[in-house]
Amino acid sequence: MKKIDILKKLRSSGLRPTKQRVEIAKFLFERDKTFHFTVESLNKLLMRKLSSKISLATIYNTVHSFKAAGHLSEVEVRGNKTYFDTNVLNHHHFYDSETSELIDIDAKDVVIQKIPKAPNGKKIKNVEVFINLKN
Amino acid sequence: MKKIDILKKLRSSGLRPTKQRVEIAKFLFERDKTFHFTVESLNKLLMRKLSSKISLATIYNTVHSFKAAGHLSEVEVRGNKTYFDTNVLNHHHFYDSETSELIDIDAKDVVIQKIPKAPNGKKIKNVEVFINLKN
DNA sequence: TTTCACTTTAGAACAATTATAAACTATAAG
DNA sequence: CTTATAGTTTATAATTGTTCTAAAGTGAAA
Repeated sequence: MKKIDILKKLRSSGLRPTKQRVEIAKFLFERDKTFHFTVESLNKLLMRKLSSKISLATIYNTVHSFKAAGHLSEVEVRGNKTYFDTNVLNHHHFYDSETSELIDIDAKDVVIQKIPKAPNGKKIKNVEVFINLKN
Repeated sequence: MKKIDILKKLRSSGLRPTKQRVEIAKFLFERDKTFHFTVESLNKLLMRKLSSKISLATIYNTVHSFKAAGHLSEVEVRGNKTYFDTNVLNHHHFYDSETSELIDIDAKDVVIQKIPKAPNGKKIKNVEVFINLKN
């Protein structure tokens, strides 16, 4: 993803392309594969990569803004940390608790044959399949 | 579940049936339907119900002991709080984000036709299906 | 009974996240 | 260009959920 596209992506979702947002967006979206992270891990990676420091509060703000704009999704993982995913398409996950690593599963690789109907007055928003791994 | 069964349940899993553990176990397991809770919610409910106060640290200790003994399971819910479930059989969940409420889905009510195989050297421990609800 | 490992407890410590309020900046209007 | 201003960043405080600590208490075996 080129810089011009990063700027477009930000502007089209009502986010001013500030220096910090552009740097974070470049880091997150200029990739071939999807990227899973926590704010803590992202912070460490950015500190290593960038010369100028971005405040932790800004990383929180930015990640939340990107999520609100639909550029990031939040992953269902039990535990105290919040995981984010640059893959915003409907998909599923393997979770390796040994390494705390998430692996994407393409939506087409999971086929569900039977599912209960939603309780009274509610609708199904989405279905997430979570496959826990062991060695 | 009778008091004698509570005592048996605790003793058989190597947990001394202390006053606090018996009270918490009675509160959790003397029910017809499964019960979902966070430590915070359990604490509030116990404060309301019991005359003698149980320390928050003890509630954490006890819930973790019960989980280790297989009397409680931890539910996959994104967010900062940890949810527990008195249903320890393999099953799935609806999650209503409006009310933060979990609803059990019987394992037999979800049939998965196709699933990817585990990555190199790993095995599948279990599969959790999580159905997010909306209004 | 006595003993002792296990348990409870209050409070401190910790980790992740959110709130605050002052300084800064992108950009629209003049 | 300037300027004005609403949006943004920042350091730090505050909050929340959870775990740790160490002292006091207690179940149960001998």
